[in-house]
Amino acid sequence: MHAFDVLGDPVRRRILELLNDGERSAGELTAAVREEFGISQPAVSQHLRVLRENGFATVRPEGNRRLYAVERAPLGEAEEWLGRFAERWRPHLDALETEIARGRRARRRSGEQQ
Amino acid sequence: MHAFDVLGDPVRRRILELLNDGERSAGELTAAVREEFGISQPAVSQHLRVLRENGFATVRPEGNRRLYAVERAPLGEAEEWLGRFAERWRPHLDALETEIARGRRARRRSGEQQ
DNA sequence: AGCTTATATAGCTGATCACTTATATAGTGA
DNA sequence: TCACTATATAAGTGATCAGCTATATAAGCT
Repeated sequence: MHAFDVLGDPVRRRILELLNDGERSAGELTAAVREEFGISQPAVSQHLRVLRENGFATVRPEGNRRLYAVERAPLGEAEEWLGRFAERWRPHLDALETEIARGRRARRRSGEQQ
Repeated sequence: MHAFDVLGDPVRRRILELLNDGERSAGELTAAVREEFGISQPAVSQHLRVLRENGFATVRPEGNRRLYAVERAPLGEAEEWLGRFAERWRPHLDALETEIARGRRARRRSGEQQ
C-alpha cells in the first residue's frame, strides 16, 4: 500500500495527528476518533492495523493496553515526493541556504559571537 | 476531495511528475501513461479532470490541444500537513529560520548592504 | 477459575471509484 | 461543408475498501 493511500483516509490522518503529540493507547485513540467520526471500535482498530502494517505506527504492549507511537520514516518519504515540487512553489527554501551562508559571512566579518 | 485522496492514485501521481518538467498536452500525457499503466485514453482524461477540479492542474487551450500545467498550491498544503511531523524527523529545518534571523541581525549591525 | 476490561479479527455489506466502450464536442485543413 | 485529429463526457461494471455486528484473544482482578 502506497504512503498516499494510507494518508488518503481522514480517520488515519487524525490518528497520526493525535500520535504526533506522543504515545496513545488504542483506547484513547478510539475514544477521540469515535467522538469525531462516529465510527465503531473495530473500525478504529482496523485503521490502526493499516497504520501498523504500512509502517506508519508502532505498538508496544503495556499491561492490558497497547500503546501506539507514530513512525516518521514513511511520512518523510511522502514529504520527499512532494519536495520534488517544492523547489518551485517555495523558492525561498532554496534561498535559505544562501541566507545561511551570507549570515555566516556577515557574522565572521562583524565578529559577532553566539 | 482531500489532497491526499487525489494523490492516492498512482496514475495521478505520475501525471503530476510529468507536469513537473513543464507543460504537457493531454495527448502527450495520455501516451506516457498508457505506456506505463496500460489504460485507455478516457481513463487518463478522467484523471486529468480530477486534477483540474481539485486545483492540482490548470489547462490552457492551444489550437487543437489542451496544455496542462501543474498547480503547486494544493501540493503545498499537503506538504504543510506533513510538515507538522517534519519538525521531529528534520529538526534542522527549524534551525534554518533561526539562522536567517541571526544572519539579518548580523548584517544590520555590520552595515552590510544588498 | 471466573469476570471484566482492552483490543483485535472474522465475515458480511454498501458505497465509492477507476476502468471500459461508445459517443459527443471542438478545432484544423482540404 | 466534410473528414480528421484531439480531447472530453456518458453510462455501465467490477473491485476495493471502510464500515458494521459478532466474536476471539489476552491481561488484570477477585
